[in-house]
Amino acid sequence: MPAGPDADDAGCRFLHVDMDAFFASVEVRRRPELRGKPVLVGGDGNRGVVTSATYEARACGVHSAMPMGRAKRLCPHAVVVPGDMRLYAEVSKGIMALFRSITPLVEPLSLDEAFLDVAGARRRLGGPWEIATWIRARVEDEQGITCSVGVASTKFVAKLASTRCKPDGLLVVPVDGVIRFLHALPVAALWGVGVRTEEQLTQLGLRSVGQVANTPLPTLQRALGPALGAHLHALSWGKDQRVVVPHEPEKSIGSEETFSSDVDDPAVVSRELLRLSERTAGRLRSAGALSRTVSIKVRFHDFTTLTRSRTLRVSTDVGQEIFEVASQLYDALGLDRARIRLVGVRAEGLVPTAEAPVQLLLGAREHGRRDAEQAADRAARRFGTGAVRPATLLDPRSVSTRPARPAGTPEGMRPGGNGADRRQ
DNA sequence: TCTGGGGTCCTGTAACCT
DNA sequence: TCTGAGGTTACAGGACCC
Repeated sequence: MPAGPDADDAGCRFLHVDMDAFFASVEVRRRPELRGKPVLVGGDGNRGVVTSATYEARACGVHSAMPMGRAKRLCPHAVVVPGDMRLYAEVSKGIMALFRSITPLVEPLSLDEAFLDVAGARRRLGGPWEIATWIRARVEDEQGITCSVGVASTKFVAKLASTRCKPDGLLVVPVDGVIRFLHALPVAALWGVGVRTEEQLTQLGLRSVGQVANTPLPTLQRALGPALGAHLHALSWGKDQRVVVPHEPEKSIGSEETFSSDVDDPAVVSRELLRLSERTAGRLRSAGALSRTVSIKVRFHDFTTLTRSRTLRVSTDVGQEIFEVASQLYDALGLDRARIRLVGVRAEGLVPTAEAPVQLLLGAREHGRRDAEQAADRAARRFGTGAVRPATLLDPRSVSTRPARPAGTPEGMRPGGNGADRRQ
């Protein structure tokens, strides 16, 4: 597949730009002595996983989402670095701003990747190949990290192309080369095929995208369900009508936390639910959204997971209200000293605060919990996260001595912190 | 080997309404 | 009044993505 200036990029309006080993590359940039070494970013506790690894570490067989313990066994000389989401978000902001200087049609998928529709930029900046080359040079100059770019006539193929040319690569898939490119790939390359679906396809004897393409649609739909079957069949023929959507509103906001060891004390679980409810509500308020449905997640020691949800009569962004529902949902499970590994709280059915109907309650106080929590938000912005919080969440040992976390530092991500103060 | 945390989407079931 | 069909919504679980 040609990738040079002679690549046929006519009709290739979509770019998928993906940073190479993003978190790890940012850490190497911050600490140049790590260059050329295997670096793992992620929680170093007994239950941490790798969130990013340099290519030197990947050479040992390490990949992201791998348990940190296993990664360290595979790569004993690797340097382990805790994540710093605030820094990554900052770098990401700069990169997305660079993309938006090319076209307003930028759709970020996460901190480290985005789709761009460059059809409108051709006259000003040249063809897709030229734009992709320019982006790669600018990202390296400005941010000191490398990225890979896929160029194609659909979003899906552009994404596959960037994956195939990693790291530090550029790949153009011309319109008339799409089928040849796709059909040679393994089924797992298809968007929507994970471990389970790959197993199901293997049972049907389907290992390549070409084989999926040549399987009758009804056969795929019987095996995988109507939606997934149709989706994979379309993708296998390069059919993808999706356009670049610059801003998709969030549909849910939530928080979850794995305990450092399993918990069977209801009081500890309740305190955690309160903390997660407060955190979720704070994020709702800063997003300017109210939630109509509250859901909780409970994962037991054997990894079985339950979810429960309830739809409210009136949408909310108040931590205490979310906590009350979360507690009721948890109590209704009727658990008797079950060994719990993780709890989570999620706010779903989001509506913009400005568009939500106001429920007037007879006898409601003029200044309610919402006002109190908004005041706490203002205090947090001024004095740091955690400056004001429910008394239940205060660690008695730290009431007078523990300094508040600096504003903006994500919990569990502060340098040197291990979250032990709120864990079992 | 032993599995984080943030999400989205799909499916099946049940309840409810017309 | 009863019954069934069909649509909508709520809920639970699972798969997947980064």
